[in-house]
Amino acid sequence: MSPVSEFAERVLRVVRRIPPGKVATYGDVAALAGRPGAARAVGTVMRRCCRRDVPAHRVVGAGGALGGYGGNLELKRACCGPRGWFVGPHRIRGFARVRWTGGRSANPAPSEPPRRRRRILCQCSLFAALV
DNA sequence: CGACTGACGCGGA
DNA sequence: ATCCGCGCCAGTC
Repeated sequence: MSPVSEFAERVLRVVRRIPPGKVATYGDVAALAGRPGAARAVGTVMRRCCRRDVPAHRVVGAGGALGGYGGNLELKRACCGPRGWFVGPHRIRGFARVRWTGGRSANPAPSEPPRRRRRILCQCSLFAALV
């Protein structure tokens, strides 16, 4: 099963490495996955991915934009909203600060309030309580 | 194999 | 700041 291409797998692994309270852009993820410029392809992988260990909500657009999310923007905001880092009307607040570019664990994520998980409703909503 | 699609990125108007 | 178009790459038809 999982006829997942190596590229996709690499992307998933990268996204999994994004520390709580941090975000990475599609472009960065693509680069970290070894395919600079494949930001769009990353989006494709994300959309298709349904794994709970892949914090897709931490992947944002360039410059701190939220990104498409297939219209589930409010959902994404909810995922990141609670506290940790903040989401402005249409942009991640302090994007430069919470941006994660693959830094070798040199990013002390701002204390993240532990949250209980809820039932898995969909690939995205399940992160609503995880940040 | 070719064409279309899209959770993207960037420069220009 | 907003809108538009082109280029990008992998996935799907």
